[in-house]
Parts: sequence; C-alpha cells; structure tokens
Amino acid sequence: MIIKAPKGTKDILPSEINDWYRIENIAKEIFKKANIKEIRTPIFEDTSLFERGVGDTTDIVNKEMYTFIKSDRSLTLRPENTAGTVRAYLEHNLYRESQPVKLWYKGPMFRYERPQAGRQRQFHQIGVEMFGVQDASIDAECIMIAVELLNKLGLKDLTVEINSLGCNTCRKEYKEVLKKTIAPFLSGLCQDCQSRFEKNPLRILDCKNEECNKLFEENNLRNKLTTINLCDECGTHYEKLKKYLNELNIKYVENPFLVRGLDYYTKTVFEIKSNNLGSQNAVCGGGRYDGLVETLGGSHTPAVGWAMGMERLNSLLDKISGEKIKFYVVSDNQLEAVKLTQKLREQGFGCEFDYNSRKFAKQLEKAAKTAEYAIILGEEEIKNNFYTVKNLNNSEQKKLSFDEVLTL
RNA sequence: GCGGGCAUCGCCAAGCGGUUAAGGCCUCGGAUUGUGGUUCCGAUAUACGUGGGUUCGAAUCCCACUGUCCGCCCCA
Repeated sequence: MIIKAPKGTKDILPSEINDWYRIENIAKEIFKKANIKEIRTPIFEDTSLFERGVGDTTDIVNKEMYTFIKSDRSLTLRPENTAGTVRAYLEHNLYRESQPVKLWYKGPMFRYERPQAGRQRQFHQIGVEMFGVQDASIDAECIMIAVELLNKLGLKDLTVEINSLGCNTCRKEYKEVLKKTIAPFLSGLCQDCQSRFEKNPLRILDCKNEECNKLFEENNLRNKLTTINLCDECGTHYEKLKKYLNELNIKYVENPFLVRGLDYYTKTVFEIKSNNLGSQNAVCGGGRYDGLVETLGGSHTPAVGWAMGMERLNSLLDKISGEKIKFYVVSDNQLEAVKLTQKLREQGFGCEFDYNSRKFAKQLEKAAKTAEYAIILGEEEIKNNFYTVKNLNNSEQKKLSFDEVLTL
C-alpha cells in the first residue's frame, strides 16, 4: 500500500514550480517598489495567539485549527498569518522602528476544512501587513498594491468589494440596533444565526441559509440594517478611502454585507473576487485591524493588511511550460562529456550530458527535449579540439571553439 | 459537520453481465554502424479504488468502506 499525501494537501511538482515562482517574483518586485519588507514567522504558534488574535467566536478558531500538545504546551499550525506577524512585531519591538512598518510574507497555512475547489487543508498565502498609520491613505495603498499584483499577473474579471465595519464604539451601537431589529425574528433563523446572535451578530447578515434569506427579504431586514451608523471618525475614514480609490482609478463595489469572519477587523474590509473560480471565489481578502496589536498586548497601533490564496491565483493563470537549459552534450565519451559539462557550468551555463553512450540519434532526441543547443563531442571533435554545436530550434550546425561556445 | 457526483495503465479515455479489457498521449527500444523534433514497427512481462455479496459467469448489478470532486458553511 502506497502512502498518499494527507487529505487536502498537495505536492507541488517540478512541472508546476515555475507557476509559483512567477507569482512570487512579480509580488516581490511590487513589494520592493512599495518598500515592503519580507518577514518569515513560524509555521506553528502558541494556540492562545490565535484564540486571542483571530477570535474565539470564529469558525477558524472553533473548528478548523490543527492543534497539538507537546510537553504541556498547546501549539497550533497557523491558520493565517496576521496574528503571527503582529506577535513578531511586538516581540521584536518593531514599533520602535520608524513607522509605518510594512511587511509581507508567503507560506503555508493550515485549516481543517472539507476540501473542495479552491480550498485545501494546507494552502499557501502571500500577504501584506502595514502597521502604524491611522490615515485612510494607507488603506488605499494596501488595496492598490493588491490590485497591481493581480493586474500584473494578468487576471481578468475581478471585482473589488469594500465595506466599513466601524470601530469598537460605533460597532457596539450597531450591534445593539442589529439585535433589537433581529430579535423578533430570531426563532425563525437557522441555528448558526441563533448562536451568532449573542457572539457576533454582525455575521448574521452574511448568512446564506435559504430560510434566513427569506426572512430577511420578507421583512426587508437587510435594507433596514445595511447602514451601520459609523461614528464621525469612521465615516470620514470610509469616505476618504472611497475618494482615494476613485482618484486612483480603482474600481470597486460597495458591499454592505461584506462582514468578515475574523474578529479583528475594524473599519475598512475588502475582498477581491474572481468570476472564474467556483464558489470559493475570493482571491484576496483583507482589511484594517486597529485593535489587534492592543489585544495581543501592545499599545494601540493601527494596522491594515490582506492575504491572497496562492493556489487560487494559480488556478486562474495559464500554466508555464518547463524551461530548457542551454546545452546538452552528445558524446560517446562520457568522461570528455562530463568534463565539458563542468567547464560550461563554471562559466554559468546550464548544461547536461548524456549518461549513456547510445546512438547519437537517441541522444539528440533527448537533447531537443532538454536544451537549446546540442554540443556534439565525438572522436573527430576531441582529436581536433573543436565542438560541433547544433541549434536545436533551427537545426543550424557550426564548428566552434570553446570560447565561441561561450558567446552563444 | 451536512448534502450530491465520480472511481478502468503515469495521463486522457472506450466498455454498461460472457471481449485476449479498444484507442490516444507520455516513456523506452528499433527501422544496415555520428545527428532530433515528421513517418513506420515494437515494448511497457496479470490496469478495472478496497472488501463483501448476487450470478454458471461481473470492470459492468447490490452493499459497505476509502479516496476524490462539486455544493452548504466559512474563507484565501
């Protein structure tokens, strides 16, 4: 019996690795221009980091974490990387550096969920976190960078959705209004919504349950509840963000029901959705989390960030075909072949040689699949100290010296 | 956690109760002894997810399990 990769995990094979590099390379360029620095944090963290950070009413923390105990310590495979980044920001006193601190990361995340299209148990995110700026201009920059990356990757049919969840004060009021308005219908709502009612009533508006939806529509609840009464500050912040996005020519749709399932979001939240994915259609999600640094033991520090699902991105992109190396040595003398290979590699060229002294026809066939040029090194060449070089794209063949080979 | 679909060689597949279980791709070898990508020939030496059952007989019918995919939920 062959052991298979665990459910919801995938091997990334050599034939697809270039697809990953493409995303990473384009992202790195963009991050560099924006002066965003890379950070790498552990793949597992103290369980309490996620309980406190992500929020213990969230699905992620409630039922999706890979948690294990090792010598009396409860550890958890990171389900997302904002909490870990904030932890590192605090642990290494990054708040004492000049602000804003702008960080990016990429790596595997783990959530115990039922796998389906665009959803795995181990998946990869690339993300950005920016600390220390209250002004909406950084929310705009954050979204701008995400959009730039998606555009550079050549993605089409994307929709940027935005919303504001308000800060703690206005949200508290809004929650009361929500609860008052929904209370009469509570018994008709689904179980999830019933438990959300106390813990996190904001999420009720997000419910996709048919009966809940019916109730909402019959009583026009959604429209009544759409407008969160943002306090002055939050209202201005949101208006400012929209103004920036308009000026930056970033098209967006306001989605008042965009309520994220992570507890730490405040004010701005956004998602970028693709129409070419299945039901898991968010390629990018993020928002502002002004309270998180404080929740995790720091002083009040505003922050914004987003994350993208790399395999979702990949599934939207054309596959890149494998690259060829420069040279392939065709020879019936393996010793000379490997020596030439060594010399060429030392000069910085990709080179392979044929391990079997088989017919040149076979070797050439392999060469054509592997390389741009075949270097034929037979008795005659060795005796007279030259190389027969064949361009495998156009079949041109020349007799060259070693130095001439280097100019190819 | 709840629904639904699917499981035939490395990949794509035909087959729908009695076949030596097609075919294509890929890989490997060969077509008079140093030249590929086209063509031709051949090979991959018991491939029907697993375990039960029905039947004279099952890849084809039934059951269970497992895997996978698609939805719900949630999210990236």
